[in-house]
Amino acid sequence: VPETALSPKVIVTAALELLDEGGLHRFTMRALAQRLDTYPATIYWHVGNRGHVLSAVSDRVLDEAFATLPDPTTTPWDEWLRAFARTYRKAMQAHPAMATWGVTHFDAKVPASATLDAMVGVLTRAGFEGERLAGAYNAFIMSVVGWVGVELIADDPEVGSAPEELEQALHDLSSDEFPDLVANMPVLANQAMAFRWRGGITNPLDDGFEIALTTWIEGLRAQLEH
Amino acid sequence: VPETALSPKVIVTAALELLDEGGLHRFTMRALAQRLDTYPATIYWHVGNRGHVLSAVSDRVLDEAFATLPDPTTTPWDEWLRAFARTYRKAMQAHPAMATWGVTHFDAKVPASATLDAMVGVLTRAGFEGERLAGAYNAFIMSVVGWVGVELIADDPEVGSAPEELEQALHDLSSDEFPDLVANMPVLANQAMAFRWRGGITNPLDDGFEIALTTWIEGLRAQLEH
DNA sequence: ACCTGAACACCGTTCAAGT
DNA sequence: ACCTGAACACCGTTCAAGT
Repeated sequence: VPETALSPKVIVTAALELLDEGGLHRFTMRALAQRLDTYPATIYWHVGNRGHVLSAVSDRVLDEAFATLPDPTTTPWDEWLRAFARTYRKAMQAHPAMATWGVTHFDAKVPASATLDAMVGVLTRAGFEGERLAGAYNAFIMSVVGWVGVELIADDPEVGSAPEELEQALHDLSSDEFPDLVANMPVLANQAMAFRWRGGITNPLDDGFEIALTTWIEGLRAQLEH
Repeated sequence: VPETALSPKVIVTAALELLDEGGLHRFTMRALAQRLDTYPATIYWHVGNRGHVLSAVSDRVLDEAFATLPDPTTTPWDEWLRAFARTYRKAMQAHPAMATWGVTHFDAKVPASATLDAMVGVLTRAGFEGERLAGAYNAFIMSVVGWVGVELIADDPEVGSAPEELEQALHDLSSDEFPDLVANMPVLANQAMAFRWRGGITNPLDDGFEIALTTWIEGLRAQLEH
């Protein structure tokens, strides 16, 4: 029995706990209500629908994570972008359900975020202007959000083959048909997209992320000097 | 009344039509059964569960799309990668539901794909080896799949604000609080992640995609000469 | 203003039974 | 082998009614 009235704040907190425990898949309004010792309708009264709750959780997680970002006006642009990307990934690793929510719903909200203002400022100071600025912004942030979203794909036993099966199938690949895959399988197995049998939650691609990050930064740098 | 027995093939065809018309959200086993003039249980008998159907649809779409790719052994690596990315995006634009399915379930299946073998081969010939090869592969394909997935986020009226509301909110942004956002709003509005009020299905980011593509390619090239 | 309890209109999936 | 019809165990969401 709750002592005080429910609030969006405590709802978001409970929702985040539920998401961390069971993932997006097990996050239901009924389970959330039960955890808060109320009824689904009560949650609807406070925060609208399921999408609004998830959106609010996402805001909370990102706001907290980005609070630690360095000063965008005094940090070199490449360093600031690296900090942004590592911070985003770390937050998503802590709350993987939010990674797939982000990659699937990040738009469509009022986004007066100081962090995005900072990113635009950083890119401006790096030398991007006008449409090339928008392009660089999208190239970077959509790559980061997308890459991390793919890395943290949830292990879904309902889809595809069992881990052992997939491992075996990779091992049995014909080197006539797939010569380059077979030649490089030691380094691809369980480490490369479409060849992993465990998702990034339990099998993080740390080295891969740093290579991707360098790819994005150096790719932007190359477009600075025209 | 169907004249011949049902087959996975006709199920996948009907599923793709259903997905193109209503998106992932309206793709239900019941609706699929109805379209095929049978019962849900019949579909289960032929192809397992909902995830398997979606996975099979994804395979079909990708196989058909990638059939047009140029010869990986005679095409310069950067050109082949560009062709791959543009082909993937075009296929996902034709079937947007598959973009968010891909970004959310691309792993976890037996992936003996000739196209991925080709990509590994192309990157090898470009000069990548061992772990740097796996890193470059992941950097590129996860960026492409992720970026396109974010671009093609479905317009979901259940989440966030209405388009007009969002547009108004962006217009009313305080230039004290968000100076760089306000200064660049003409070029960001409806064109940049988190500032769009229409998703990439009806509002494609064509220029942005080309900039992102150059970013990935040049970023990889920069890591070739060490 | 805030919460209760029940209901509505769906889902994915399974299963006994038919042919 | 393939299909039918019904059922099970859920969903998100709404609504009249309470306090």
